[in-house]
Amino acid sequence: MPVIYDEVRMKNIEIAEIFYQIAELIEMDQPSFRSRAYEKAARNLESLEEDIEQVYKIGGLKALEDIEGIGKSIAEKIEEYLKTGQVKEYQKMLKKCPVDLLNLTAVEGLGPRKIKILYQKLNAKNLKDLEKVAKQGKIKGLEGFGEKSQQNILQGIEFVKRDKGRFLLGAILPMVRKIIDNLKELKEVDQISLAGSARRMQETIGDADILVTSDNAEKVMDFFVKLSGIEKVWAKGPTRSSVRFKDGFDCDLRVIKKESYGSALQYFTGNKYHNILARRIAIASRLKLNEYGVFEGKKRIAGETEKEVYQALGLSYIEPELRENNGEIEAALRQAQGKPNGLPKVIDYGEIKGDCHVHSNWSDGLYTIEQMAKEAKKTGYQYIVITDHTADLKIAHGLNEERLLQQAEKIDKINKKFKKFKVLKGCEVNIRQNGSLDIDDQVLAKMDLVIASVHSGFKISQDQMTQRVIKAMENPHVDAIGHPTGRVLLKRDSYQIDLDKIFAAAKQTKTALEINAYFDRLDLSGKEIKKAIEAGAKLIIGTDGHQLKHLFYMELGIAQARRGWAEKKDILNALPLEKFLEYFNL
DNA sequence: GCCGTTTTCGGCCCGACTGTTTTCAGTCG
Repeated sequence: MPVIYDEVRMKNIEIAEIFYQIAELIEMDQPSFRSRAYEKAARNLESLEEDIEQVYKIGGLKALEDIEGIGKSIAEKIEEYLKTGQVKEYQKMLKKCPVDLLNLTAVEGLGPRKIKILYQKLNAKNLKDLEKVAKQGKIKGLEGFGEKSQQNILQGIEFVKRDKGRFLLGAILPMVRKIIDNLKELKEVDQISLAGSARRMQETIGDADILVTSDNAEKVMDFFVKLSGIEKVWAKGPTRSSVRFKDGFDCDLRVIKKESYGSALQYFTGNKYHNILARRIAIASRLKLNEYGVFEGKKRIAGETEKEVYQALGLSYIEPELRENNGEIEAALRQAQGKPNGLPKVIDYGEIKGDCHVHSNWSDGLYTIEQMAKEAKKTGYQYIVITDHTADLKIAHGLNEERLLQQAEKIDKINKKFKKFKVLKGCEVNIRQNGSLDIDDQVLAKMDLVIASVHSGFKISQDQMTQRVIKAMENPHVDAIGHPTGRVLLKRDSYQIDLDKIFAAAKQTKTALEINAYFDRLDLSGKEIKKAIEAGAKLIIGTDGHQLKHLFYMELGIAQARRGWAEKKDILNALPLEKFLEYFNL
């Protein structure tokens, strides 16, 4: 999992990490439900919105115990960590088996039991030790290990060292779709679908899952493991095969029977916690849910489609992007029972009418305004907003007032060439440290849409950053805030900013917040989008496209909006041109 | 270790694959 550290909730992450490790350490000795309890507590701490330190400060031990999955014993360990910076019992366990669990468990095929044996017999404490004993041939011959295990460990170490195991959705999706197209050519493949985190359109994914129905699984698997670009076949069987591609990502293929397609798709789409909850609901109704169907005793009562699976559990259908155990099951239950507060009718992939954030070669884009506009029109949009960088962003050839006005004239000319399509005048101004903008108000007033973004001075306090952005929002010419948290996936964390205050200011100043669809930004995140909407803010989706093919990142932005439970009404550029202009008083 | 419309004890999601065994433990998703 990509741990995107959040300094405000740093203690939550630190303590969660310790609990995850305690869970592994317990498993080393004696697999038991005790370890699951720690795992669950860790998970809940990670996803807890509040800062655990604050929770404790305000409510003490009692408040800790009110958190789901945290009882007396675990609450005391949290208290101990907050007071002393360590957990004695964890230190004691670690002393007994002082290994680098984090990196060792990252090696494919190594779990707590095997790690323990490797430590006890060969004193392998970390990847370096492990690599050494594997190369010396000391692993084969250990109880439970053979030649194959030793080879796999060596290979696993290489993979761990090469990448940290996460990939950007925008980078993987095209490749997985190609794999699916390849498989479709096989006549033995009947139905086929993407599953897993890629189907949920998670921002980053660890591997790709594909699901197929076929009467000839063997043939499908034979074909799959021989696809070009495969570097390693992890496993090959009649129902599941797993491979690694040279680009470094793993792909799993599952073959199931037609009657189980829906339940398998549901199962393999996840996420894990959504599924656990779904299974609990099944159990409560005296049913059993697994990848083969929904069963009443031995009788299958659903399984062919996902819809009927959810229906059999008494739930409305839940879109894959929503399956995060983030309240969607409860909402689906209410909806199925005709109660209020059901599932949102999330925005559809075809409902965006224009791209709100596009660069041209006037600043750091690769193509002319006209080229970008033509491509956008081809994809079916009614408009785009050209939002080139402005003065302060020298590295991107930012436009000053004079050049912006020249560009506006140019856009007027270009618009005469288009029918049923409009290029709107905009810019992406920089929010300076003090909250002022790098373009004069008189010129901003002539723009159709002004996006204000933070592009420098990230390392200021949360208060300063929040005030800085709010000041920009209070400028009557600013229509939207670009990539509001500034994060770059797998590279850079968000800057410190109080989003609750930003969301409130967005509502008050009628400033839209951007869902930046660029594949390594996807900023805001799904969770943040949900909160923004709840706070009454409006959103726009922009690709931040710097070249033609970037315009297709819109799909990722829409996915992000869906993950944030956004409906069409929440997204301003789902409005047709006329209504969009009306909204911004143009 | 946690939890409670099965409520203070007994259950906690569950099946496939690998590598090692010779009936299964460990790992993964």
